[in-house]
Amino acid sequence: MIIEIDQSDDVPIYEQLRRQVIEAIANGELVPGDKLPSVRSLAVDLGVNLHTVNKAYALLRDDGYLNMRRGSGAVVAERRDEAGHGSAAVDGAQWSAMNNELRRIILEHKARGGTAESFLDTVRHQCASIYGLQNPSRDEGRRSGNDVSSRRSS
Amino acid sequence: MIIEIDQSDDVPIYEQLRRQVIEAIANGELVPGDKLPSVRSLAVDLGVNLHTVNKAYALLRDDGYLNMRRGSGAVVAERRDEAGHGSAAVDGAQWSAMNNELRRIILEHKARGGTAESFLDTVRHQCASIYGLQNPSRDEGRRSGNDVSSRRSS
Amino acid sequence: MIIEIDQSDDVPIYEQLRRQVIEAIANGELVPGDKLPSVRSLAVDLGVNLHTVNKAYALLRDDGYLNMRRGSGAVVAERRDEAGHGSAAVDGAQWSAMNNELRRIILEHKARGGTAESFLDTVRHQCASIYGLQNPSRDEGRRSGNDVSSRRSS
Amino acid sequence: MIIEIDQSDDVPIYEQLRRQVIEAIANGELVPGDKLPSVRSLAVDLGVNLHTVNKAYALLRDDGYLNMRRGSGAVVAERRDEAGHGSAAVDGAQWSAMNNELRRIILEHKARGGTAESFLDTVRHQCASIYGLQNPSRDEGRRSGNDVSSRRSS
DNA sequence: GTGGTCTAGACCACC
DNA sequence: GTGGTCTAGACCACG
Repeated sequence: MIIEIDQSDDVPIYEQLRRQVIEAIANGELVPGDKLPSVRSLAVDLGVNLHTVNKAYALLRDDGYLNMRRGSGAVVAERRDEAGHGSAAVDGAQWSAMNNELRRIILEHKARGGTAESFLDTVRHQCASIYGLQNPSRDEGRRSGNDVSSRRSS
Repeated sequence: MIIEIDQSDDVPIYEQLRRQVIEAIANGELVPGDKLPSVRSLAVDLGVNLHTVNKAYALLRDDGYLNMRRGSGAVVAERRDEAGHGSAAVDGAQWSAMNNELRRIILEHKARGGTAESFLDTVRHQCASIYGLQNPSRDEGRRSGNDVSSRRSS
Repeated sequence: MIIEIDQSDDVPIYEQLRRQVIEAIANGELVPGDKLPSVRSLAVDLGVNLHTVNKAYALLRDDGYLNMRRGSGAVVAERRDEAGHGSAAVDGAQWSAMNNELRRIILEHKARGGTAESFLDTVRHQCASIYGLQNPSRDEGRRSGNDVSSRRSS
Repeated sequence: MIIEIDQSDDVPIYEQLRRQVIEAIANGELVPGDKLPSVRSLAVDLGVNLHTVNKAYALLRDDGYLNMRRGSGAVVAERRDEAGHGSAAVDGAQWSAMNNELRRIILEHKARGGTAESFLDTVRHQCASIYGLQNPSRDEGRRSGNDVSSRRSS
């Protein structure tokens, strides 16, 4: 896994970090049980402050993506497929947020003269590129010691 | 047209304003040639700072939604359906931004365990609600003196 | 309103702050629309760091007690009595957390040999002391400029 | 008795352990004289650090729930129903702590708009579920060799 | 002037 | 060793 931070981007660093971890989970580069680098080591690797990484990890924990514990590090959480253990509220809030974002994007698309069909085409294309090809380069048996690399960008 | 500002929302006021103008254009409540209220009057009506309204208008102009001229106020721009008149770069940037947002949303959806089909269903539902019913209560011939009302929210 | 911080307490400062704001809201010392002191000024008054106050305010905002906006300060939020605007998930999580705490306390009470009736007596007594006497020293018409004092403790 | 540790919970492991022992005492699954598993064996069973179990046991001893003697392991203490044998200070501290927690919970409930009656209803419901049905599957005469099982949770 | 973000460096609780 | 909290001081976006 490669994490890349763009200091000049207007999206906050902690948010860039958060998104890339989510992307890695979506891609299957990170699977439940994988251990993430410690906040300190990742902060050093990325050349950012400890607190910035900490905030990203904390947000991911609040959204149910990570489990964090003082002594142990941060590990990718099991996927909570169905409800029943109290975190359904979190899912509901995330689903609602996604719908609002989606609605806004579609409205902007329509305001620019786009049709429903052209939007659906774009979505289908993106879904194909994201869901189409799984990550085959992963050893299914391995569960720890995942290689998380990093790169700094200007 | 009714503009409503939610002071408790964490999205900036200028962005709320911008989005609602775009939504009005998408819905057909605002059509090319319609005149928007002046920066001053809208700021007073909404109870927000003059600079805030100004920023929203400037962003809408930069994105090609409005034409602004000192003294003559802001006017809804003609829709630039296809390229050719120099603003292709703007459209390209907007299309790219939309695609990035879309990609991020889909990745988050997938990371939470959602399928491509469930995402497409959501998109279809949203498109139906947005594109399905046009705003029939509009006199297509009218070109000025559009009713832009406003409301403050707690 | 008087806020008092105990640096030697093992409960974090930001949590002490959070609880006292909640207490003030419960007591009616703070009503919706009241403006809280800015993070900077309160930090100076309490002799703690800016970020500590900021974290307390952010938690209160996440729980729906405060509305915060960059330019304006922190304001006590309207009470969201019924559902419908997306924050029902927050309420659900808070209700669930309260129930868990309550259950743990009752179990500990029972393990120490306490009866259900003795626990209920304690609860009734506390409710009477909290709900019994409202705060009559508040001018109902006033909506801003509330006096928030502070005190440091060893 | 089954002890289950949730590594994803944000409450410390030693505290989870402590609470579950208290719950077992409240339920009658553990009665005075029962012997708890040794620190070492329980640590191995749960897959946690030895110090963590040790801390939980020490806290339970400090609160008067357990008697510990080097070499003879931990034993559930007699219930000190009334005062008189020197540990009244401990009881007083625990009673005070419970009252503080209770007060804080009620204040938060009131700040969210809850009534005294709705809180009492919740308490009555919880008391009924905790005090209502005792654990009938226990041989009252048995005093040793209690079955304390354990389970790890993801 | 407000809150939001980032940095730098410290101490503590947990494991 | 880990994450959690606190301090001190800086810059920026928002209003």
